[in-house]
Amino acid sequence: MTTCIRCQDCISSRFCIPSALNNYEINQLDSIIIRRTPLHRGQLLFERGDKLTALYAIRSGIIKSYTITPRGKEQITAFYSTGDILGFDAINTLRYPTSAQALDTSMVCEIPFESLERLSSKIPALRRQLLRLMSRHINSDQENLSITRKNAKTGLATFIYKLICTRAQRGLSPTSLRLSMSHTEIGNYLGLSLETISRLFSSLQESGVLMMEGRTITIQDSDKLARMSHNNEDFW
Amino acid sequence: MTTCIRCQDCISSRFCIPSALNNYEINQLDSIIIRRTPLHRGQLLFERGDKLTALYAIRSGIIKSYTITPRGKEQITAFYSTGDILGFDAINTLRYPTSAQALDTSMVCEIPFESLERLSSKIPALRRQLLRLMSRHINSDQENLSITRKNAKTGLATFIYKLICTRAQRGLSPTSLRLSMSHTEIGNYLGLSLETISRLFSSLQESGVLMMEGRTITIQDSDKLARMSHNNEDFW
DNA sequence: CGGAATCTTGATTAGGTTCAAGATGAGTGG
DNA sequence: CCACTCATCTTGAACCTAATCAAGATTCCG
Repeated sequence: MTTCIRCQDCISSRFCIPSALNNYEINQLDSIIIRRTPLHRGQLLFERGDKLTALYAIRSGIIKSYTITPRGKEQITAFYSTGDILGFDAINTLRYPTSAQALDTSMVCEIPFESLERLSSKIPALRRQLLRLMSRHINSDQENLSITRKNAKTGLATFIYKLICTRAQRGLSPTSLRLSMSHTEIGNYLGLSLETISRLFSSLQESGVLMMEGRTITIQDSDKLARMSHNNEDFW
Repeated sequence: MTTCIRCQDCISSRFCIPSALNNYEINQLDSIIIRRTPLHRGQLLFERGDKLTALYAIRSGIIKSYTITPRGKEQITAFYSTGDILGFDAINTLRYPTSAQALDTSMVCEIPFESLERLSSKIPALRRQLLRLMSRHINSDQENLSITRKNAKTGLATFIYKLICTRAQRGLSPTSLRLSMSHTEIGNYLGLSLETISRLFSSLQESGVLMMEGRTITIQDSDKLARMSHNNEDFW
């Protein structure tokens, strides 16, 4: 049963904590991890304000993390997928500062934080790896920040391009992709309105960069997409 | 000579790494730290692409970190001040992803990364503290992200309010503040043009929130400033 | 098949950028 | 100490991008 897969057999282990550990160490890590039953679309992994009990490694699926503004509006801070770790942002205050919700059926490994700390005191490579993964998290937050400073077109292009690149790294198709998030959610994340997202997708289709069928995207000109995401020029 | 101040005697130690350590542990930390001569306005602490050799703790002054876009434009990612640690974002790739430049005369403690890792293998509290500080860094990156999604007025109000709050925590005046950064730099950081920053400051003065004399700001109605930074309402 | 959610497209509006020109301020050398 | 210069800041006017408002179309799902 895939719910009980071990780190050794997990395809995403090479993007996850085990990537820096030897077999013996992976076994030890494996023994503290709790395999959860799949999360279904809409289910919460944790809520803002909950006490930090565990970090969560995503095996498959996609999770959004978000806060609610004083005005009651949802504010999406990140989309996490295979190999990503949730919960680093909770270590400071020992409470999760954001809520986490599955956008699709998702398999998640629960890594009890105390056990992890205990284990990391015995395994130098694990200590180093935790720092590395948190640093990577900071890197990607900074990249996200720079997306919001671009214009709308470039922002969406970057968003799609990064999704595609991540998938390619994971050995998935670099040309085809089913979005798990709505236009509302993409817009919320990028700081744009859902109408703008819709218009931009139309525009991307017209310019032959991609095709859409419902939420399924097929990339037709990934070079152009890459250039659009790196530049602010008028490619459209 | 203040250049050689020890952690024990450093006023900012309670916001810095030592805050979680006992005296014996602080001594050990102290022994690996290199006190540098002051950085002067405009001097670089490190440049994007340099190998990670050390983390840097800011004792006083202010440092901006930034990248250069493919278009050759500076992109400011953060302003660091007393108690902040620079370099966490370099642990992932072992190279600094941003450059760091002093905006004012700044005192900085250099913490060689290898020594720090070695020391942290012996001191559990130090391990925990490093995770905590990196987590705090992630928290503040996420707050910054949410600033950019606000409107310009709220964004600048939040920027000033946070500067003031940080100063208050450090025991400095909560009503008076000399900005070390230009309008161009503030605008760059907030994703706004320098003209907009200038207009917003004028507007803040007219509405009696603060007064400006050159780059020196005096807060006149900090409640209003706080409300403006938390809300999107029309307070102006 | 029906109802709700999501997406598309158009028209209008608003917030912030850009361009432009003058004012203020800080630093430098006589 | 003053005059000169360069950088920074201020303010106005025109423009532009993306938000908002509105109304249909499509898709999803029970």
